[in-house]
Amino acid sequence: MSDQRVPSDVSSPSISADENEAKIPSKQSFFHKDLEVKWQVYWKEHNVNTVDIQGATKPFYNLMMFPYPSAEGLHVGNMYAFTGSDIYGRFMRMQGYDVFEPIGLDGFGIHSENYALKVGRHPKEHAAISEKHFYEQLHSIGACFDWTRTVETYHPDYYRWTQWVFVQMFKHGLAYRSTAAVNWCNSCKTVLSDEQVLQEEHGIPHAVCERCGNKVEKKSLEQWFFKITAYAGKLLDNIPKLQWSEKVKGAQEKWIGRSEGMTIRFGNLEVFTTRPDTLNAVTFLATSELYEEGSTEKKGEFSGEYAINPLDGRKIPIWKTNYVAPGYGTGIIMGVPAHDERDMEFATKYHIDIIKKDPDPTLWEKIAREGWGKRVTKYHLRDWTISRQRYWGAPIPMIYCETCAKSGSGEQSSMPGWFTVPEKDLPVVLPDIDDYKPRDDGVGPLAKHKEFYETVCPHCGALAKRETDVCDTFLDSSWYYLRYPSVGGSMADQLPFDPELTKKWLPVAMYTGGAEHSVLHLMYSRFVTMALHDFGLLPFEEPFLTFFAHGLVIKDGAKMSKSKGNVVNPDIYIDKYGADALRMYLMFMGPFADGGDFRDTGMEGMYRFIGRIWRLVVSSANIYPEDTDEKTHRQLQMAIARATDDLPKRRYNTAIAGFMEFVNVALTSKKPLSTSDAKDFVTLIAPFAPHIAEELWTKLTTGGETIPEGYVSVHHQHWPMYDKSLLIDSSIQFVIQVNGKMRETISIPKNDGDNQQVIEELARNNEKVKKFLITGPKKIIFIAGKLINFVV
RNA sequence: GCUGAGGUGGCGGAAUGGUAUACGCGCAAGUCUCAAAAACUUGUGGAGAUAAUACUCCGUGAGGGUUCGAGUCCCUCUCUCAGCACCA
Repeated sequence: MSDQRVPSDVSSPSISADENEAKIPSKQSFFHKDLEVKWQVYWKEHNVNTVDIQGATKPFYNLMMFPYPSAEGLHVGNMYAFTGSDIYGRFMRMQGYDVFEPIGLDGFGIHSENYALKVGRHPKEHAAISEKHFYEQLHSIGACFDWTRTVETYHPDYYRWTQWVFVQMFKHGLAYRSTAAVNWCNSCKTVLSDEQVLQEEHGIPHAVCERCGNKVEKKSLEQWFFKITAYAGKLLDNIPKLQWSEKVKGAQEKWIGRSEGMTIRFGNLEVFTTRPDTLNAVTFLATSELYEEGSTEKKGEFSGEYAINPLDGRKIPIWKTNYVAPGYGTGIIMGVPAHDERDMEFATKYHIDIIKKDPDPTLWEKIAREGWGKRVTKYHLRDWTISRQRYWGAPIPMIYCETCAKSGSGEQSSMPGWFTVPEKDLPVVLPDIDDYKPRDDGVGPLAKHKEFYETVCPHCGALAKRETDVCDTFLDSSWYYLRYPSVGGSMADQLPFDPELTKKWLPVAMYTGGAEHSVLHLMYSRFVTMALHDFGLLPFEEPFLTFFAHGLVIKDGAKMSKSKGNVVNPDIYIDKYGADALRMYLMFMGPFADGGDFRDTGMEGMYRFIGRIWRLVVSSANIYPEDTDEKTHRQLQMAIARATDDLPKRRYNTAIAGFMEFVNVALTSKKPLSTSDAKDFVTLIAPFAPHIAEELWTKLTTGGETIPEGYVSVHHQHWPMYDKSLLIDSSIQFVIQVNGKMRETISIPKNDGDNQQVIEELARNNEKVKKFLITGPKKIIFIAGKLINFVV
């Protein structure tokens, strides 16, 4: 490829097939694998993607949700997400920002453990294998990750600080123990949080485990909880300040679920209602004694007792029902058939009175004044169950001392006997054990290991017992973004996050991830950040200023699933077509926010396009740098303008379409690209196709086969500027409409675009238009530079 | 049921209220070749009509409306996808 000649006609292949085949071991005129290996090694060795974490002047923290290794490797959906995030980071870097784009693995927790159990490996062994494979894959897509600062949640130097977070929560009264009816998955043999229980099947509520799909039962167990409900109001009130999509914000609002209402006493029973204004139409009270989850039919029985309506002294029958949810409000409601469909359905079925009276808004005030009830704010949000009766997680760093419990002493007065593990003793290391499989007796595997749980009380020195449950994975991932900037720093061993670096880099400027985490990870992270802020440990309340939810990749119109056998393994495509082609194709499928449909034929098309880019630029390298083609140059300006506009909005698909239009025009031109145009174009595609862009950049800037000392990567170039004046052609296609219908376009000089007289004259005399203007126009609409519309 | 996003060629998808279907895939014909593949070139919404790539009409889920002009704005309906659901 070193002795390039000027092709007499660029539109025909510039390299003959024979020459091509003799030199290149692939059907493409370059070998993508060689390029990828070459540049990935170069970038790593020359720290091209490592940011100066201390000295950066324009920090930009670009983060993609880290993956959890719950399978053999990453699937194409992960690649999609990482590529979309990476293009944004690269674009911001080319805008002059110091972009920090870290990566890690959320390898602790049920997801990974279940997979390890399934394939019959010890979770720890599986973690080592998956770490290697996942990181290889993450390298292979050529993202600009800073590989000097990774986080793996299962390494003691990370989970030490996860435990530290737990300790802070306890010290500030936000962690407590409670016996509660919790969600229990009998297949995973553990407790699940409300957020990890899915409601499945059309219309029929059916509680199933998020991970294994097994039916979830209610079980009474003593658990550790985080008091996230203490932050319900703040979590809700901050939502309008977030630059997140309405969809995700709406999901959180709904999940927190604030309702303003009143509790009203009917004798010794108390109800909760959001409609105290309908107190005048109450005809029965309904309790939750017969509650059945998932029942579609309303059932109940009369208790034989009555209550008195404080408003009018009427006797109100009390019914036991199956449709009132316990655990929300007071578990008792006032039945108002006239104003509530469900109450109406129930009242009709059991022939209960129906009083039709208009709601009376003054009742809010009256009820409070008379002392019948009081205003309350309720939230749907429940406290976060942290305990997991499993092996593969961070041990909860708590110690229970029987001696102290008896004497009533404890770190928190409300919880005698309980003490946090002293910070100097962290981490509580997860021991290597063989009987790591989950048990069905409500305790975790660690509860069978004396050598683990036997310890001494930090308070009185007596023999004490460690907590043997481990933390929910979502605790691991609720603070990881705080850790990245500090990894490998001088304070990494002393603090979870360096205050100076935290101030410099956080909150995260751009967070990208799946919308499925709307109420899970994103809510927990906000809560933990808020709590740490209130403990005086963070200068901000919200962890992610901007969150962008990417779409889902489907395959040939159907959701990818193992049972259908249509899961796309990205490795095969990277091997066959190259990382650049895969990146470009994934981004071309549709808007990044919407996801796309993966098709092999589309992949082929992108592979061809990469080849066209190569031919175009290589045939132009270092020849006639002054030579250019007006039309091509103009098309390039349009492509730059479009991409500059599309990238911040993540409309990568249309940006790529612009590149294609440019290449199409450039390849039909008789002249090669000028060197400066070629450089602009290569810079433009660099965020999308980093390897080939770098290779082409060396050809354009050094001309040689070796990379010279002091070489500046294409990825450190500034995003190209464009000439606005060239976006408009010297002539414009002016549209002539009759009654709003397009009848003709005429080409006129740009300068005449706003001259109505000239255009009207041309239009009236146009043969095609004339015949529609037999009756003179009643009205003429003229839009300068665009169109003229005759209304007849 | 509630909330949110949608419905555009054979397919994925483009269109600040102003030329609907950019770009890509697929398909067809052609160039090259002994041949094939690859690559390249041209064509490609539907119906009608024609010697003609002249021309006419219809077309963005359905029906109304606003407007000189609607895929885009408003109303009614319908279907799809995602999330949430006896939360009183």
